[in-house]
Amino acid sequence: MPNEKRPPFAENVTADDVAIAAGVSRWTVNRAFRKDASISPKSLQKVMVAAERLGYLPDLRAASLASDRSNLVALLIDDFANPHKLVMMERLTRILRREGWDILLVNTLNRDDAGHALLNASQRRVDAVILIGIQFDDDVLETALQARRFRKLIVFARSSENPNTISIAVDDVGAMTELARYVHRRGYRRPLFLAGPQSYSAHLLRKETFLEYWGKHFSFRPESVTVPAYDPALAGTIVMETLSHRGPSDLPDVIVCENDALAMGASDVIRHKLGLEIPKDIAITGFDDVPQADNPNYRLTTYRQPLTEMVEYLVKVLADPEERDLNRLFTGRLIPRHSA
Amino acid sequence: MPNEKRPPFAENVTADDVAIAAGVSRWTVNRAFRKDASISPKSLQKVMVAAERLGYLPDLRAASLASDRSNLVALLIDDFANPHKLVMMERLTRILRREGWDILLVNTLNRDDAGHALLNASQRRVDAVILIGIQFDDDVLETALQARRFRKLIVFARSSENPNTISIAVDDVGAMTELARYVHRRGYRRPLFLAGPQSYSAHLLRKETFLEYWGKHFSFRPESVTVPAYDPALAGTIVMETLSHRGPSDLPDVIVCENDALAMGASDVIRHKLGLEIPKDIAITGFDDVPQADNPNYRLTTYRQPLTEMVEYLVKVLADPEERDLNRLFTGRLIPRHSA
DNA sequence: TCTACATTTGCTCGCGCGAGCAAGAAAAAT
DNA sequence: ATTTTTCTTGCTCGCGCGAGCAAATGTAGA
Repeated sequence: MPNEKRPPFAENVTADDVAIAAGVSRWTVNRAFRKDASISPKSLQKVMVAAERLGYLPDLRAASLASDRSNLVALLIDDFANPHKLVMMERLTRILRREGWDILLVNTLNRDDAGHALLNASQRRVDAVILIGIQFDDDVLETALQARRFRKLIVFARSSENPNTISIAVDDVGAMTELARYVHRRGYRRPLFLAGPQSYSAHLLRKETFLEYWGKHFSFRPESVTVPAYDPALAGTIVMETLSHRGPSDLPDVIVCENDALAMGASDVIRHKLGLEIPKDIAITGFDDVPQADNPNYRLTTYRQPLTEMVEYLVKVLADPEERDLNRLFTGRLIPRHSA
Repeated sequence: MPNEKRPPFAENVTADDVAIAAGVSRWTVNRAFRKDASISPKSLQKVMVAAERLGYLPDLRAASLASDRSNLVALLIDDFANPHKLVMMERLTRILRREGWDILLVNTLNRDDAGHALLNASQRRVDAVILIGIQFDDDVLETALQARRFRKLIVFARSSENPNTISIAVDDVGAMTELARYVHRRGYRRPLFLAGPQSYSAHLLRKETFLEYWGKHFSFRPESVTVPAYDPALAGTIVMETLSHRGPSDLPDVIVCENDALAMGASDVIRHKLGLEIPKDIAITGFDDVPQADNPNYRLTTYRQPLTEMVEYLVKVLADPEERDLNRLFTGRLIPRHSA
């Protein structure tokens, strides 16, 4: 072998180059980089030394093309105003990467765009699509499933009744029942439910659970208000519109919110615009336990989803070759803080 | 042509299938999906009709492999505690997608992991890598550039003096000078600078600019404190440690923060733990203008980076074939609010 | 109508790797 | 030592597409 001195990390080093340098065949080189392949320790060593020296790394596009597994998942997200998304992304990216999955991030602009986003992802032949968002109603899921170029469609952090999707979510009924019971026991009697956009039926789960609980125990259905986006500022505006013209006796004594984003928006206007005190004048509960919920401005009583556990389950789902029912609901934990 | 009735969106429809259905060659089919290719309107029409019927979409892995352009960029992010990241991601994902770029999202866990993350991305043969984070010091950039399997290394929202990277950032010196002048003119005289982790020299720019401005006008160098992460809670802790044992006359009259995340953390402890009023007792300024800066709890005087403009420039950089100096600094806008 | 030129189409070859098989080497059993 | 079994290696072929050229088709001018 001549004492060739090529620069380290030259452009476009291919398995053939490494094969020549290591004195083995091209296939042995590729095998060295696959953990399932059978290769002798000696060849592995030789290949790795040569690869290191030449700066070789397998081309995952080619590997994917040849094997029809991309180790890529698409992450479709549509709601960047909700701080909870940042938490979910952090958890997902960290754990999926640890397990060898790469993530294609797609910002789904709006409901009509969801289909395009899906097709977009399918052109990269992703192995799975993870949906985190609010605009993925049944129609969207249906078109998504028709363009089946990916094996799995996972709806994360939302329950879905579509039989062809895998839903990994918190048990909304259980969670909201726990919250309702908490609010009940703390002595609140005039609740207002603040709901998010109700684009499909699963979104109604928290609201319905709460209203039914209350109906059962007090034989009246509490008032509820809908915010057309999970946007704190917008939630504030809506709450303001709803409450600003009421006398003190007409005000709710607790606002139960579908999530923390809404709760924080409500909290802001209650304190700063209506000049009321939380929880003395009006109490507030949220859902998700975003980092800001613990902030001294909010001290939000909320419900924490077991995100890590859910993502750990997600990676199992991704690895699962079988076609069976993989839906799963998780139980989280009520986090009592100052706001209620 | 037989009246074959295959199900729409069958699995693995390839260009050959469409070619047969449309009565053209395989290459004409692929050409129909490339906007630069020359193809007659008639064939285009035929191909598109057949493709639509069969549910065909080109395989971007194969296209990438054959053309050596992936239309993929890797987005390396390391700091999910800062809400500004969410804003940047929203802007980047939206605009890049509009321009036909897909995004590989990589969570860079820590400084040592940055190299791995880079190699990870390079295995997908991304066309460019965008770095948004704090842990990308010169060493990391250097190793990144050695493993040059991507054409461009873009440091976004941070200036970088590395000659081989493209830096798209706000003009920190100009911005901080404007902020310093504002603080100066508003009559504050005992500033404290709250800095983030100083992993490499560009991070010192805002701090140094402020301290020098003050030194020039008042011939003393203001006090400064360092927070080891851009984490609001941690910033609060550090501010608390620094100020809690001081008498009123020893307190700063303004805290100038390197960014909003730090400013919000500082604001929280000043109001809720020290029981002081903002801006009466202590004023605060931030940097970035995150959505929460406008929140009634903060009303933060801050500096808004022209993010959209910066991302629009980024897409131009991505499309630019030339090898020339593409670094650019942008000028933002001071947003005066209540906090200072 | 014929030539000159532009546009469109088809084709060969290769991008870098993996599946799966056959040949070869090594280990275990007889 | 010989046979059997197991492990390792090399190989053919194909994944789906694009570069770039050659052939075919179309268009304009004389």
